[in-house]
Amino acid sequence: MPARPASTKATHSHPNLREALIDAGLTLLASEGTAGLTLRKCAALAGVSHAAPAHHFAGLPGLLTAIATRGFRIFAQTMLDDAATADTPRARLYAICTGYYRFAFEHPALFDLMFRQMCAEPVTLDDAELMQASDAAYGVLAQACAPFVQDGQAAQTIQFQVWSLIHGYACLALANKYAREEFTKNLPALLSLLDKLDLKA
Amino acid sequence: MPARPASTKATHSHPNLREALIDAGLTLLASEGTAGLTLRKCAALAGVSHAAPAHHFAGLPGLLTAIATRGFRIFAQTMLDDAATADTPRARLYAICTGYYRFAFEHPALFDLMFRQMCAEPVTLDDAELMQASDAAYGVLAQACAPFVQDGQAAQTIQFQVWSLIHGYACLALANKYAREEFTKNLPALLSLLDKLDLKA
DNA sequence: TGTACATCAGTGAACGCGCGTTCACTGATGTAC
DNA sequence: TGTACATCAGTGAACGCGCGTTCACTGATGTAC
Repeated sequence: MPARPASTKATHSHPNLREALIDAGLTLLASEGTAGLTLRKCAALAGVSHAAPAHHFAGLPGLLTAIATRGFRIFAQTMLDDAATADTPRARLYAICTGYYRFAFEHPALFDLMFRQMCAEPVTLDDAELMQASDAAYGVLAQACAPFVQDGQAAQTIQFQVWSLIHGYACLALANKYAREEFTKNLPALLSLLDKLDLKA
Repeated sequence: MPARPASTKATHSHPNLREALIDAGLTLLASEGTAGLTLRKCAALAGVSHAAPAHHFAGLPGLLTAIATRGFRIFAQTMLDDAATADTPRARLYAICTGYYRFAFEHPALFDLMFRQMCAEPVTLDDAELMQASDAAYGVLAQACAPFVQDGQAAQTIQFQVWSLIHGYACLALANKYAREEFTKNLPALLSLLDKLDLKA
């Protein structure tokens, strides 16, 4: 029994406008970059009036926060996907880093939004959902580092070494937009530094 | 013979307005962040009308390019300053990285501007002066890496490993603005990864 | 030494733009009876 | 099964804002004669 006959004229209420606005935001980020992401454009792309988003988000920061949250979930999944077939701790660490880079490469503006609460902070930093999604993504990386933590060594040290290495490479690749292919090609050379990490005995 | 008596009423022309506008831009970046940097505010801070910058820069991108260029010069000098007293190749490499981090920490919004030609590109990428200043800064880092390049190994590999490591750490520190002190404290732990690089025989 | 003139950096008023936000409204939906 | 009503997501017009840019202007400077 179809709950809503297809012939019925479009309902006034939008089905799940909140998610549709986030989708629109992701599309805008991909097509126009960070500067092209505004409440009005998201509303237009979702097919609603420009005042509609106010009913779902606390202004632009609220929308950006929701988009960043979604971004971190995609990010974690991208790393997990690449690591799915890895059968050794070292292969897994490589795969996680490859996924990290791949995400940045495939979603440059989203990556930028997620990590540039830097100076300007358009995103609500203490949002619970955002923190949870961000922590989960970090957990994926941390877990891949675990087998390389030596007895008596702080786990955070290796996590930050690996994280900084791949994050920096991704940032530099995005900053040099005309040399990105070169960066992609040289990713294995970069990661060869990880060969110097010893597996825990 | 003083060319311009001090008692003379202020001249119509501003002495070196171009540099004054760049100075104003640096001040604005430091006080208000990237979003606070506009032509109008720079002009106001330099004490001229908001239409004045048009005589010195090709619009906002031109001003941003000039500011980024100045930024890369300060950046290179910061690294050189920290490395001045290093007396071994390894100490020098550490010092260059420390200077790299220190610059990012002391000029977060400027660092952001310099490296985020990323997705949005407010800066003129092919400006000759900018390229020269940027290349010079990279040269400082590359030179510090040189003693660690093994025979038959591409110099670029180690350069990118070191560059990515410290750049990523700096970016992450800036992105987590409420944990920056923690990042600063843990910088030596991060750099301990460089101990695994062997000096060229 | 003086006069006329060209140059050009800086002025200030005005323009159009897209932005986020506000607000009275409308109309579809769900619920109480 | 019907009717009345409350709710509330989305509307669309209007607002003020700061932005970059344009443009006729002004007035100090330097130069030609």
